[in-house]
Amino acid sequence: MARPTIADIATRAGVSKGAVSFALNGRPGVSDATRERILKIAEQMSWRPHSAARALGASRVDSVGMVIARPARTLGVEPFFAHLLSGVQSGLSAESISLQLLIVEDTAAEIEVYRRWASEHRVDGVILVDLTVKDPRIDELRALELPAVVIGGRGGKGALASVWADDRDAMLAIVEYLAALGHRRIAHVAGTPNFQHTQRRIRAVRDAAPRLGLIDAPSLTTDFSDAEGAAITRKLLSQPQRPTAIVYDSDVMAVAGLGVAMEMGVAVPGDLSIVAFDDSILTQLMHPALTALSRDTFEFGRQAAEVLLEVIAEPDRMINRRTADPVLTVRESTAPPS
Amino acid sequence: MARPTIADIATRAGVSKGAVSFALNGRPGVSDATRERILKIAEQMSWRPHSAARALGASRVDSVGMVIARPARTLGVEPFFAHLLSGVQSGLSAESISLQLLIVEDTAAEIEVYRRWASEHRVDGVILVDLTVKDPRIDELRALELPAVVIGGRGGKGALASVWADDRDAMLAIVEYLAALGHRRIAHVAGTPNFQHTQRRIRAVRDAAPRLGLIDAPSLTTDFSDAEGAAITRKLLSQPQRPTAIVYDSDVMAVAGLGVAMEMGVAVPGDLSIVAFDDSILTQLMHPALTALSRDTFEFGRQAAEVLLEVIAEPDRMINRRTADPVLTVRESTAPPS
DNA sequence: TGGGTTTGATAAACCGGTATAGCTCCTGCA
DNA sequence: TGCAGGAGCTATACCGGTTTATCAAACCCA
Repeated sequence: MARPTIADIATRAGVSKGAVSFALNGRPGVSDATRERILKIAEQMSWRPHSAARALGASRVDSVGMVIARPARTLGVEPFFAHLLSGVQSGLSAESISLQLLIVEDTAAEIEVYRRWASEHRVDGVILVDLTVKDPRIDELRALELPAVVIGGRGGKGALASVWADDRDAMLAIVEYLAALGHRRIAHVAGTPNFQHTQRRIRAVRDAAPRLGLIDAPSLTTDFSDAEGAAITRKLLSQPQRPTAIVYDSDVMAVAGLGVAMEMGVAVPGDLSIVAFDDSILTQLMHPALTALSRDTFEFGRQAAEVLLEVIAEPDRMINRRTADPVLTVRESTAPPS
Repeated sequence: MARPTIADIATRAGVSKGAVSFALNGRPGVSDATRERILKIAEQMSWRPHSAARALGASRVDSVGMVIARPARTLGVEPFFAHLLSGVQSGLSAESISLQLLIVEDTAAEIEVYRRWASEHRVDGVILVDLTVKDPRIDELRALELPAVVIGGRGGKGALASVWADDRDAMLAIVEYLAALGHRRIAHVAGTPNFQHTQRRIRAVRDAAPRLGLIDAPSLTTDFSDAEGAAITRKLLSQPQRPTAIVYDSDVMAVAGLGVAMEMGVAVPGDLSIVAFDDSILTQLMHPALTALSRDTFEFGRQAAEVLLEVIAEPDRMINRRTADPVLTVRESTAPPS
């Protein structure tokens, strides 16, 4: 017999289908002796639940979804998502819940996917990334009654469950370190302005500037692309009073910035210190290797999965879990200003 | 009413459930007039199929799987997978079939996933990447009777359907180009020796060497990591008779190699030409920008999805589809030897 | 000893679709 | 006129689980 069903197990064990179902799901209704016997038979026949049948009966599909709304071109370079994904999967695998991943072009498409998933019952819940300032996805998911957890954005009132790290503290750590080295002109090449984490980082720089006696600490937003990162850097380094340190919101932009510095004959770290607000193999491939902020992205994903499962189990639970703080990994691209 | 079922549509249209099913699936059994009417009502009630119910009845789940067996650390940097994924999804979205993605540590775990997917009926088929020389996955999938398509490896006898590009021709094009520039000492820093594509590329270099009058054309295998790429490069450049050109099997290794050249004071492209057998934003971020082989990875994925759907429809079909040939994008890292 | 509760199990309904046997009516052809 | 055949549709079984109503036997305590 190819794939045994619980009916097969039932006949073999001399009990009813219902009893088998109870036994296999560890719920009351059968004696320990019977349960034991049924489990052993199921094991022998190497029975596995038919996911569709279970989904139909129990109205839960043991599958969660994750949509990433970024053009594929900019996506691959960042190890961020690969690590996050691995973490999420590791958090889900314990319950043998599967993950549906979708890469789409924009938020509109992303919302469309949520609608479809909800109406077709394809997922029990979703994980959100790249939270924006007034994020339309929040209301949408609430309306769809689809359990969700937000990665990176700590929710306010009426928000979703979340897993977050302290971007603000991390940015402060970077700026304070640079200030301690003696830098007074620090520039911040930020990401897309509508992302919440971009806003938090910008605010951190602005708040710290007077306290640390910085002469100038502009935050310049970009689209996260290497092209804009390079362009902004070129502009910054062309000023008569150029910054002596630049903090980039992503490793890709930092690398692009390093290229511009070399092209313009600006020595790193002699004339310019560079810090990337995100670590990856990229930063280590460079010469000089880049000082970068390392976050435990894997753990981030794992916790997000955990929280999502809790929210699925109890939709009304409001969870805001804070993960380990990022740490600054100092390499060769930072030094006191000359 | 929250989520209408076909029974709701049936009562509203005054027909039977069966008729509604026929109409919605575009199969004969109802008149055009009735079909039209049913479709309109379904639209009005914004009906969507319940995936689990459909899967249970039709024994197909409208979902395919893809497992990537590489440590997450090395994964993210390569845009290859992000592009491939997008392509696969674009190929699937037309039929609104979803994709399950899983990142695992090794092939053993990958096979375990296939077994689980097969026994739980979670996917209708799978897409394989990174085909090895005697790949255990082929037999396993055959035994599980799980439809599959292989990306990159053109199958021999008893093999699976596949989508492939001509690695051999591509490698020949690179070597011929370097030879035409005047290079006679060309080294090849290859990937993992057990990958089929690694073997094909090595063979291509070996076969072309005598014809092009190359003095020396060693292929050195690595684990695809930046570390080994750098180490091998260091060794190559330390020889008394160092190569004047190096071809790297991945962009990450090429970047690492470029770093070593700089560190050793070897000018690129003056003293050394560098070519990457894979293009991405990485190669363009470098100074000098790297000459690289560009493959249409997105299209690759799209075609793989298409072929998989055909194989799922007709399991006995044997398809080996060849995709567009890769092209060499010449940038700043190649020049005639000095 | 008897009435009520708990335990262990069963049979049947149910989830939302698909597949199929069978029925009715219409058409075409001999 | 009779009948084969097909179109159009219905009724119903079925997919493989979960859940619930029901029931018999055992147990408890006064």
